[in-house]
Amino acid sequence: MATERPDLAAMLYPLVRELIALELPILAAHEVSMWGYSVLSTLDDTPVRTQAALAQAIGADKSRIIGTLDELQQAGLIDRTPDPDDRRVRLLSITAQGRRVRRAVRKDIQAREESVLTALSPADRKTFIRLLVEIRNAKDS
Amino acid sequence: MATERPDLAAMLYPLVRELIALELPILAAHEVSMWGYSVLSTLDDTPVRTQAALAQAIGADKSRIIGTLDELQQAGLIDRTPDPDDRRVRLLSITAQGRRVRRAVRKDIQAREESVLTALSPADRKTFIRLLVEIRNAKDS
DNA sequence: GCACATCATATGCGGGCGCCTATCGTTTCG
DNA sequence: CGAAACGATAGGCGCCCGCATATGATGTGC
Repeated sequence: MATERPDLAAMLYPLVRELIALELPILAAHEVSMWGYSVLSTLDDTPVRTQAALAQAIGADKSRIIGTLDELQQAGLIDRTPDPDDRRVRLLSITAQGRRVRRAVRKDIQAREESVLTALSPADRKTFIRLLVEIRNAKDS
Repeated sequence: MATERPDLAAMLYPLVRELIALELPILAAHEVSMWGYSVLSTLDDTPVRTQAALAQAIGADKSRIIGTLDELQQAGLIDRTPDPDDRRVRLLSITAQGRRVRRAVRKDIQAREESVLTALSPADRKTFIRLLVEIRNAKDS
């Protein structure tokens, strides 16, 4: 029988809350919303063709993503150009400036986020992150 | 320099989403809300004196917790008795039936939740959970 | 060619949550 | 005693989200 332990969600949820609270001021300082940052990260890492695909990738509703894209485009962080092959589609791409912003935000976030893992030894911290990356990479397939 | 990796939140958040989606039908089957289950778990593990303290413990707003407590009390899962020493306070405690429900729900949840960790080997899965427990226990202090 | 699917976009609805305020009973402290 | 603090409760406000739906432009298959 498994030893008694809290549910995974009961342990992960407070962690996520803490991380979000940590990120909000950083995002605000860079004048990007959480969704905006999420979009920039996705576009920077993996090219996405349609907006619907992007919405699904970041777990957002396709009707709610439009405002975010408008803001990002207005700020010059992404481009939305009509696809010559399928003129219904707007091809999404991150601009050089968008990339810069994304990297700057990520740098700030990652500089602080390990503070939620202070309970772990440096070695355990590395292990924890490695396992998380493994889980995430497996989902992509 | 640290190797490039996604933010912790970007990896943890989808995991939490997946877990919540997994839990919802289970909670519904046992006729408990997510907040209700959270309350039962907290009361079962660590005695909490005031409702405000409980709200803080589960990260809920104190004005939103009352309805949840009403439901739990009505269902006979918790007791709310006035504290003889301080008649402003309602002492909260889980009932025997509440304990049964909590355990049943937890059993069902834990039976399914490791499915989100299928990317990990059994050994890595154990390690991951162990590290999570360590993080959580450190927060209690 | 025409019906149907697809994509981006816009809008409205309902629910839940955080936050803030008010009230009432009670306790504590000066 | 009187003022301030505290706990439980209640209600309202504004925000954001998921969901459903509409529409207009376009593409695809029969």
